[in-house]
Amino acid sequence: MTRKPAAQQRGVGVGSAGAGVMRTLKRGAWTPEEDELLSRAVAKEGEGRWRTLPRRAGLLRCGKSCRLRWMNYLRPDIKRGPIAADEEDLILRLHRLLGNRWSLIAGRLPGRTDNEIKNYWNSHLSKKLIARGIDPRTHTPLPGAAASLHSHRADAAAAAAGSADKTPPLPEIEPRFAPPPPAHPSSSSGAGVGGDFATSMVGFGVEGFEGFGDPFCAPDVAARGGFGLDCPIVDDATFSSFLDSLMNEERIADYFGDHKDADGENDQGGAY
DNA sequence: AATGTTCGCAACCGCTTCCGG
DNA sequence: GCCGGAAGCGGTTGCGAACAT
Repeated sequence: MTRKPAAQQRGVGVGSAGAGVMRTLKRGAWTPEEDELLSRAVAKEGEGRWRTLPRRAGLLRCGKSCRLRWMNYLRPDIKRGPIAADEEDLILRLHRLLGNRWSLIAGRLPGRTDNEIKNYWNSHLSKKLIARGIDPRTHTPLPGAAASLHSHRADAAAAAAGSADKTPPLPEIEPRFAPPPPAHPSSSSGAGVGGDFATSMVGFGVEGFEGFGDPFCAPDVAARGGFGLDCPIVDDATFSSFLDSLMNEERIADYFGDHKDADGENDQGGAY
């Protein structure tokens, strides 16, 4: 789809950004001028101190908005354009492993942002899985597997309803492997994975991680707001090599049924 | 051509976690 | 250990373009 310039998206509203900052904080789509101001400010002072950055940059935006704009749009290393087949494949694998931990998934896809991956998942991949009779949340066969496609609004609503209490019901079919449940209700970041996750690794071709507890408690992960900090045992290299193995590990590929259709997409052998 | 619907994505919101005092 | 501010995350919404009728 031909996308309009971002600055033309969303109505540019001015106003209520909450008590205390209601004055004249601008909201809505960013203008090229604002982008320029923000880019210059970050180039000059670096990322961080988002709270005070907009004032120093001469922007009538809240720091949160500035940070989001920079992270999701202005950063020079952002890769734009369609998600490639191998990227999609990796997203599927990582989501199966990690669940909706978009920032963590994005961390394995250079140039892609968590927001982009989240959007892509919600608008493409989840529907693709549903169409194949797979529950996109658990990566297990849907009960009845009566794939029905509705608008993404309906999908979002259904997903929201399904996870409203943040304690999704156990799937009727015991999953061979399922993403770890959130450690905390509604916890978005830093949700610990813990023992269940470690257990899940067993039989997954990564038994070496068994006994590490949470295999992904690497400092860099924590630094990115990743998993819990209870067990910083596995270092960055180990964590990275494990995730890298997702793309190469034959056993994992077997597990996921890494057989491609003629169109390059995975067929449903195994799971996809 | 007009109208309605679907889609894609940027941005906002509320919450959690981190961190320094 | 406690508290408050800052940063980061995932869920959700709003809006215009594309598509269908």
